[in-house]
Amino acid sequence: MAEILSERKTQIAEKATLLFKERGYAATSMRDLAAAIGIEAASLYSHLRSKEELLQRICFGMAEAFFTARDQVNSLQLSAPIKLRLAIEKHVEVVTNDVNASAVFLHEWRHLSEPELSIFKSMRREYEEYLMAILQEGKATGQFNIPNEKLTVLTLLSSLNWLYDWYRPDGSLQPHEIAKQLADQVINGLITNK
Amino acid sequence: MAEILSERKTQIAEKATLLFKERGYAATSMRDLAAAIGIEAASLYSHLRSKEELLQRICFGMAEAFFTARDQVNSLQLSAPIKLRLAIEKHVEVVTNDVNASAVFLHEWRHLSEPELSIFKSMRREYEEYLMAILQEGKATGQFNIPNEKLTVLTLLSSLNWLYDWYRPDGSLQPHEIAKQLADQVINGLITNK
DNA sequence: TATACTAACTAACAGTCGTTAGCAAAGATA
DNA sequence: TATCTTTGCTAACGACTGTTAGTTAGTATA
Repeated sequence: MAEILSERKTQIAEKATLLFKERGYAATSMRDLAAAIGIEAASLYSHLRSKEELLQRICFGMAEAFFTARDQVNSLQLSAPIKLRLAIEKHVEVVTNDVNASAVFLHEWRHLSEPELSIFKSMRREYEEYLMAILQEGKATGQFNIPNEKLTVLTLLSSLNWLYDWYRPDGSLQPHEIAKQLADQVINGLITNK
Repeated sequence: MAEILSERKTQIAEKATLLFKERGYAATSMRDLAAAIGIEAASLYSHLRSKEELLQRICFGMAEAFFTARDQVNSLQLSAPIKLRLAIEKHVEVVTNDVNASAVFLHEWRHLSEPELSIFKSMRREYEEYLMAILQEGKATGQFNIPNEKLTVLTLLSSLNWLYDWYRPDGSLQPHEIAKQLADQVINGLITNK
């Protein structure tokens, strides 16, 4: 699926991700991007077909990473609490692995046009349902105390997603430690008897 | 502080808030806004000085609302757990009271220019510190079990802020019920002995 | 009735947008 | 050596941007 990119193509993709995160997709012009790299705007089109192609790569690249994480989690036979811990761990890994792309994935997807927009939205829903299923499983077995799993899954996802905003690769907390503390915080509020 | 707005001014402000939320500030043109109201773009300037003025009103209007909530909470002598519950309650009230403005407040503030941008950022920091102080108080008295209060305050805030994304005024959950369930979920994971 | 204010209009400004055409130099391949 | 591909350039396209100037009809005030 993922093709090998030339050095220049990689550089463009990374700079675009950074600028889209910092200024937003709509407020970043192709001239801004070109200047950040040190070439002319028109020269970008030797490497890509359109501005939106850049956004598509970022959004669907992240979606793919989240799906891979999900498949890894689902390939194992685990109890709901352990599975939730692993899901959090994997999710944190994906976000911290590229905070810039995570920010764009979270906030700029609405600038996709059809049919990509609809595809993207349904992928997001699918991922939500994967987490929801873990919560429901734990609820069914009596291991989780959840009055409203929709609310729980959404607050869980917001906590996980907001990571891009404050995680620093050179900070004191490693992704694994963040995942553990996040999981503790969520699960100790969920488990019936502790 | 808040001035009385004519009917037209109110209509412009509300439509702008909605469009800024749906399309983003940068991707919403003054012609879009004018068309949504049914007048010409130039006519907007009979009611406002610039496009950014609209964004400023939304961002600082919300900031003001959050500060009012904070002052109400801080005016009472309460234990940390009860104070946190009240802070959550008040925060949820502010967000649910205007989800469109909340969305713009959260995502579009970076399009403010200086000096408003710096002022805005410091106000956000101040509000974060208000919540942080509650958590630290509860930690100091041994009522809260918090390994890392920075992480806790940021996940709390993300859960609270993401509300704008899924709260529906005509939905089944009332703001008060949402606040209670959110608080239960957070606090039952925090209290040392329950 | 004369005056001033309000809120709309048309027309236009200078600048920016994404993108394309056409061209040139360099390197790889035959 | 001749040809093809890659990657950059300059110039320009039509559309769109926020905003201003100047005007007009209607309403409120003196």
